[in-house]
Amino acid sequence: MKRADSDLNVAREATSLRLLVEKRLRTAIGDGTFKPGQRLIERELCEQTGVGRTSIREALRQLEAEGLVDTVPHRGPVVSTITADEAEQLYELRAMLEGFAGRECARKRDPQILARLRKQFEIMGQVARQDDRSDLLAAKTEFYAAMLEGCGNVFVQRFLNMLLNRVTLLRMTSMTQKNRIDHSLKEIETILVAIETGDVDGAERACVQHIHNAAAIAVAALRKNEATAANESKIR
Amino acid sequence: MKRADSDLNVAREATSLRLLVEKRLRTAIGDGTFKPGQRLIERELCEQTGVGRTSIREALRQLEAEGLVDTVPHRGPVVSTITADEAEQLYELRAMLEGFAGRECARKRDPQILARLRKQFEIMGQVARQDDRSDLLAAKTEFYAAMLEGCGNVFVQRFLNMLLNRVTLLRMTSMTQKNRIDHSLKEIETILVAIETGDVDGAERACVQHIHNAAAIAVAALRKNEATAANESKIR
DNA sequence: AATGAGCATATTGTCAGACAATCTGTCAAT
DNA sequence: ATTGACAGATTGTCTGACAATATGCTCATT
Repeated sequence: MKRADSDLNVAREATSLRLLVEKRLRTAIGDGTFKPGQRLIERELCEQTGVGRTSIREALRQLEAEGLVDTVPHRGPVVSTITADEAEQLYELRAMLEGFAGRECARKRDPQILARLRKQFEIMGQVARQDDRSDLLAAKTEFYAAMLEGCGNVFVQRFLNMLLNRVTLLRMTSMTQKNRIDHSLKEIETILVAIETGDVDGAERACVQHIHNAAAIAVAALRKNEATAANESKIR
Repeated sequence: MKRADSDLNVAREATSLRLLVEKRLRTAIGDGTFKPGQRLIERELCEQTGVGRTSIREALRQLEAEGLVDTVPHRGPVVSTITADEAEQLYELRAMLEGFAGRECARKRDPQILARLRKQFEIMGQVARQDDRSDLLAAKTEFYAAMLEGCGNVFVQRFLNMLLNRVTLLRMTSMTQKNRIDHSLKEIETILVAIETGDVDGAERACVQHIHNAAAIAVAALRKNEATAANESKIR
């Protein structure tokens, strides 16, 4: 990631069909159009998107590498599922990486980043009471994005993005609980303040704590699901 | 990762052409057959491997997702290069992840893992004096692999593998320096002992330290390279 | 000599069609 | 209920084709 002195970057709008397909599929998986465990059949995707198998398949390879789909040989790709154990591991890693990001943001205190963080935080406060939580989610996403950029480590950035993509597979969780929103906002405020005041340890701790809390809820919900699913399969 | 009670697993030898190609390309990049910055031309790859464009392209997409190649639109893939800054970031993340792996190994102390670690360490001691360093490298790789498995977090495992793949792009470094080998062995011993004695903090610290040392050398070498390269381009 | 226009070539991006290999479910036979 | 065979569905892979784009070269112009 090089940066020209004066920012007249023409960021190479790398637009190719397969990238569009990739993005399209990613969001389709993210927003639940394709549910975890669902098979993705090439021919159907071709029809739905109107592009050839080549592009579809290449896009799928990319998603596969990111762990968003699992490809079973001679059976094709299915949207990844995630077990409670894996989710626990995912959050564990995410806590570590996001802790790092928070720490680095607090250390660098890049004014641009600080401004973005605060702006998104304020938006969150404004839209928290809405029934429709999509605005809140968007603001939160933006908040994280700013923090990622602020950490200045492209690898952390990339990996965290991959993790976040997979977290969206567990959408039902964290935010569904009503008063969790208030808690969540408080935690985010703690993060923000720590970053703004340059409290590196505090920022890291706050991030880790925030993820841990989210993880606890998500994992518990997953475990419950798995338990009932196991029972049902017993009955059958 | 499910495990049958008695191990008669037929671990689905998922062998498809594109996976073979993928592996082949990965090692070709790793062992320097394809040098950083080199273009990879589809048709040439087809001829060299004897497979069709389809499989080649899909394999390339996978490598692209792993960051081993950069694909420039309408120009095709080139073997990734890495700047000194990026290398620094890479090592920073690697230190964090490997520190975590070390800590977890020390906490769990799975006998199987411990045995593997020690075995590889002893092999290292035996082959350290050879001129040909490939045996040493192999043992080291195995040591890391064992540590990764031991950490019990599939995501950490996966990400670290990706990072390690990219580190091999910087092969010239760390090990080239003669007495660095001795230092390195000592550091690894420190790691091993800490893990064996269950000293979680010590294990983490030792891992981080080990990577930091390797990083220092690698990054310095890279910076030097970049400086001379910059000069040469000035002359020209 | 340096600049710029325009053309030729190389290579990727994408498609369609084809066929073998493999998986899955069904149905008959035991 | 278990087994075995068959048929249909889907992937894995190849081939050939063509448009879109990037790069390098030639040549005229200044």
